[in-house]
Amino acid sequence: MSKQITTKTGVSTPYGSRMAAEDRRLQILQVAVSLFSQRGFVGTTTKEIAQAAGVSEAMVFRHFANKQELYSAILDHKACSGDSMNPEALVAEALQEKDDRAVFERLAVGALEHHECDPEFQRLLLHAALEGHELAQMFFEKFVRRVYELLGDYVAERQRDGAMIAMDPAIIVRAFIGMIIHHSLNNNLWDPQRRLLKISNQEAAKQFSDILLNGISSKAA
Amino acid sequence: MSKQITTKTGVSTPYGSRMAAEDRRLQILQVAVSLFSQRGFVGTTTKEIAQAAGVSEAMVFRHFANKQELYSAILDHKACSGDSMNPEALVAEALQEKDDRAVFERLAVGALEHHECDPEFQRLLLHAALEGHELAQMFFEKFVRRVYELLGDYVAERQRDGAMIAMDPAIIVRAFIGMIIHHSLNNNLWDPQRRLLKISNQEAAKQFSDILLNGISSKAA
DNA sequence: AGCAATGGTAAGTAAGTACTTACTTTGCCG
DNA sequence: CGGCAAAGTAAGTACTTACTTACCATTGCT
Repeated sequence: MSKQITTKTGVSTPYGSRMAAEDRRLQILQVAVSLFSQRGFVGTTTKEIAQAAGVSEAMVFRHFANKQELYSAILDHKACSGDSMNPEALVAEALQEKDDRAVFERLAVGALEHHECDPEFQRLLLHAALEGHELAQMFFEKFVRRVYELLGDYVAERQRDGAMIAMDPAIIVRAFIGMIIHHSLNNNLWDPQRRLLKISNQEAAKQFSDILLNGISSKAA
Repeated sequence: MSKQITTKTGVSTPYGSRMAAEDRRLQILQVAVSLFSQRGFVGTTTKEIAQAAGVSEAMVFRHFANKQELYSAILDHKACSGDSMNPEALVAEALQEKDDRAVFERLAVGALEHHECDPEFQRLLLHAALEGHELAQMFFEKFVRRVYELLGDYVAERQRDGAMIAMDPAIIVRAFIGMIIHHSLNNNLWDPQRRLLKISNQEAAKQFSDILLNGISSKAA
């Protein structure tokens, strides 16, 4: 007769009834992600987290030794879990076919889409960076750097091919990443109503790639 | 014999002695700017501000009704005072001479230089935006929008001249601003050691302008 | 049924927090 | 000099914060 839904690492909440420790932990984590991304680390209280999760504050501290550990758990859960995009896989094919347009456009669409589906992540990361949290540094080291190398190496190769003009690849990469990240940042931080620019991710990716590729192609044509 | 330095709205601190109300107010403001930009609004305590200013906490509340008002005072002091850059004046000449390169490059150098000299401002603004403070919105409305219009109008004009390819000017502007802002953000938030890219402001401005102008020029040549 | 293990809580605590009050010091001016 | 307004403070107040403790209640197992 028990209306338990038995969700060991499952999805739905048993609604009011008890949860397996694992599930509860995950739920608190998810709730905290949302709150931290909205208000930052110092701006979010453990009481708020507990309330949003529908448990007492003591539960938060049963699952996480302290607030800092909860924060860290969030950041590396976000950074390491599968929902983080994988740039290599995204453009692997285009890379070896030397399809410049595909390389840049796919990367752009991937990033824009990812930021749109998970705007919390960008906010979380910004908060972490501003607060000087080591995990921001880690993300930069493990992800951003990788993208710079991936794209930079490709650009260098295409320069040797004579397909792109001579220019420090890092500058080209920065220019491109800049367009994309800044566009995302506009979309979900400064201008969520899209008053300055309303455009689909596909379209944005295409146009930005147009500008960049046109800007760096050695116009042999 | 009094070692007073009499700085009514002057510069140097009387060092230990008393200050005119005006001076003290300004000093508290400046100290608070630095702290807020480092730790954000919630992350900074009024006690810290008072200590950093070398006065008791009560003095902070004599000059500012509450913490929120202090924050607002800072933001519009920063936004409205002369140290904020004036894009129109910067490029007025280049605009009417239709010197594309000068327009973009000067704007870029101006922004990069400004961010380098006053990195606090960018941090402050980011904090404000993340915390949803209305002053971030105000800055966006009063400054960012203006730049978009200024540059957008110019681009549209040059498109009519047949000098630039047909493309929504807003996208072009976003692409360019994106390169610059993102570069600044890298320089003083993500990668202050410049591990990914080490380049002077002049050089960066030149290269970014190169990419953009080359990317959008209707290559009649 | 009994019972330990586990999920959960109510009610703390000590150290902050923004903000106040009641008071002292300082410099200036007639 | 004397008086007095402005600059400054010490010591609060009422409340919030992260984190604990000591205690229930439900479950699954034998």
